[in-house]
Amino acid sequence: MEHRIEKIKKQLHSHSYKLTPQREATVRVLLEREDDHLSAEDVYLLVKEKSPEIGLATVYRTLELLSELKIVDKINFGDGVSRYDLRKEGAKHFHHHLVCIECGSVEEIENDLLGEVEQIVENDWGFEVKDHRLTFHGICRQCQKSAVEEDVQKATQ
Amino acid sequence: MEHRIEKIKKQLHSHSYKLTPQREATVRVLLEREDDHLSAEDVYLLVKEKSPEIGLATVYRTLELLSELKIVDKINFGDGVSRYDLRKEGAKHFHHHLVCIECGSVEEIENDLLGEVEQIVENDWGFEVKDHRLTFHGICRQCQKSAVEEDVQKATQ
DNA sequence: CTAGTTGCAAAACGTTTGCAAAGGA
DNA sequence: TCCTTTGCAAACGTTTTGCAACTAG
Repeated sequence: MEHRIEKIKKQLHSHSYKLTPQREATVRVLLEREDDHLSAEDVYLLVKEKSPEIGLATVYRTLELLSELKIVDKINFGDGVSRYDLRKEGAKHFHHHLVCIECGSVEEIENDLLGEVEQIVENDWGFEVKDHRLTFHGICRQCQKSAVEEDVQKATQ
Repeated sequence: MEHRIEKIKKQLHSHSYKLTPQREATVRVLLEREDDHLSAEDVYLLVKEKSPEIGLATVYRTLELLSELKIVDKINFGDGVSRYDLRKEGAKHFHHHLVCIECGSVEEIENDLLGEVEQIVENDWGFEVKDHRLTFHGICRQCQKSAVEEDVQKATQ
């Protein structure tokens, strides 16, 4: 935790940005909720719990900054809000997401599924791949189970 | 062209929607600019050229409707606007995009690159895949060439 | 000290909605 | 006829910006 804050501090300094208390508080929230996909508003509310003086604009500016420095990834699942996701240490590529169209849950996949596919794109289309976004839309394990249970219930009524 | 309009007319009718002149004009723009990735505003301005009375809200409502009927795909490259893309005939899966981070151009890929990857997701994560979005960010062929030319120019100065 | 940063409020942006009028089936 | 659809303008929710005050390095 602390060493990741230190590292981010250095990254900021190397671009002559400062690690202000507001920025640190924001980063801490992102670290604590690393597995979630928080919107700016979500982050704002969580930061506000511990640092009530912070403004929403500052959170937006901090997230934008972290995004530029590639410390966080800004993602968009098409629901009208941007979400922010701390990059895992040493992750050279963006991870993938499984978005459930029933319950809206988002699961992360870390595996590099696209190595081969990227090669095809580079070779066949002459496109120099720098990053990718892959999202699957479908039905999560939990909702599949619920659907089966509902069917059983219906059948035994 | 005409037969695709007819087909869309039937799809609308089968859900008891009408093919109004405004909707037809919108669809015609999408057909004419099939390879582009137009925003609602883009579509609006293009439709307005031939049907100046149309309102922006109508374009939004039409695009939303076509999206529900899966006649168009609504996509989001993370720049704050939704883009709308006519589905190719018989395309069962969403196509992929190559977005150039230099010039902003968007190229489409039709190949089904993800069959194997989808199998992995279904088997290893128990996630029932319904659709996917795959976007590569990188440098297009044209911009790679430009970069090389600039280097040559610099070297021979 | 001073360039970078903040909070606030207002503005901007893309998108949606309420409503009365218009128009297709 | 009836019910869908339209254009307009106002409302909406998210994000950005201008500015004077403040502060980390």
